[in-house]
Amino acid sequence: MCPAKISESAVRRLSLYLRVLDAFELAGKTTVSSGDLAERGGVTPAQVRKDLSHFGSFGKRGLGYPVSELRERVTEILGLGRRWRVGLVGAGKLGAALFFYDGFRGQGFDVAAIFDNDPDKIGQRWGRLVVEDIESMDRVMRTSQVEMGIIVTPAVSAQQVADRLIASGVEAILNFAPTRLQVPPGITLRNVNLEIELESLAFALTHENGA
Amino acid sequence: MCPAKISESAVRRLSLYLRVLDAFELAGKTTVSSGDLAERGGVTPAQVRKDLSHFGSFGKRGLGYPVSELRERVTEILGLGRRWRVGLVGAGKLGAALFFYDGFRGQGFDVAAIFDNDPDKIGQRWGRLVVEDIESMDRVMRTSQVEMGIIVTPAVSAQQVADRLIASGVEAILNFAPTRLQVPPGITLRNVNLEIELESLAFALTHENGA
DNA sequence: GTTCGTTTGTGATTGATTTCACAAGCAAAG
DNA sequence: CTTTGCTTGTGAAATCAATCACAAACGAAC
Repeated sequence: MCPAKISESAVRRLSLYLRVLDAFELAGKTTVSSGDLAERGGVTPAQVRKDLSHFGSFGKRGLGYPVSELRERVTEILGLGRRWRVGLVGAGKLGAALFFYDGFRGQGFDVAAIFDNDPDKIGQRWGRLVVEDIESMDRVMRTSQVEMGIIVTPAVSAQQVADRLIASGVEAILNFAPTRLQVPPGITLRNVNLEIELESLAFALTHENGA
Repeated sequence: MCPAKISESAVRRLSLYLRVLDAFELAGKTTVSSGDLAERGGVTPAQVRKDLSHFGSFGKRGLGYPVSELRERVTEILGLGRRWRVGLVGAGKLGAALFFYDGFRGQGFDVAAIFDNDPDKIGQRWGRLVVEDIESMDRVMRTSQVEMGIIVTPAVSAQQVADRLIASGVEAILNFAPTRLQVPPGITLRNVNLEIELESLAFALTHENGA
């Protein structure tokens, strides 16, 4: 049902299936086969079945999976059956882009606090929030009951910010700063490094045809 | 030396080593061991040696790797020994954040064109560039000799944009739209899906302590 | 109730990636 | 010149992930 270890990539595929299920439900389908899910998700049917089987047995042999029920189950598995409160550190352009992006709210993530250390930015009103001084992070994070942090600061400040987030009780961090953060065991860290993505494209273009 | 297939993750680690090497060079070190690189990169020494050995033999036994020379070689391997011209599609907040982010230029990536389909945005001056109509993509891309595309549009337009980019001669695409793009063989595609990252954090928080 | 076409769930297999472990090589010291 | 202390480069082993292949199960048709 819920085994010891699910691979990072399997979890990401679950997110993918959830989107495909949304589309199928919108299209009015009531059941889907692993083949349907696989085709739309760009994976193999066996992979879909294996991924789902880690968490239970949701399908009917000969029929497939009930769309609506599977969607609910995957939502639950991913921990999206509730809303999450997110703290955003860094009120720059990327921070603004993330803050005003509707996709997060749609998936159950609410930005509950924004921080910066620039006096020009502190006090600015962003939607229904005010940019807070990074110095008051601990207090604000606890009163806002923030559970996740997003780091959108320059690389030099990132480690310090991460330390403060963790001190404030945050256990999951999404880091956009192009630097490798050290976090203690038990803290979940995901990195999004745009430079690395571009560099991987450059590598592919450079090596694609025996060049 | 340069084998048939290097894994995606190995390439990403090379990017990482490059950053660590930058730091070491800045700190004035002339040689590093695989252990040094591993520690700062958060991997194992054996992994470092294996990754590098795919491309040649850069170290001296008993000594380690010459920082400056290895940095040059890795730069070359990743295809960063030249500048790359990038086209940005989507002049929204995320597009702006990427455009004004200095890290890309620093690594050799120049945004050479920006596109949007919103009449209010078309014609806006961004730095030294003007936002172009997406309709004129083919012409602009070719005259600007753009080699990579970054998609920062809503999900619904993303596939259409990708098709146009490919028709304009682009062979590598970095997609930020939360949708799975279909591209023909020979086109390199990387996806950055912020919703999936947050969902993977939600999963981790939900399942960490047998919850 | 039996047969038929379909699709799941899963042990077995294959494949990929990471780690191990050690011979080979280098510099410095004696 | 030999020994000593490190560190690389790499085949072998181990771990991890993806795919295969097939028995079991279901609904529909008759």
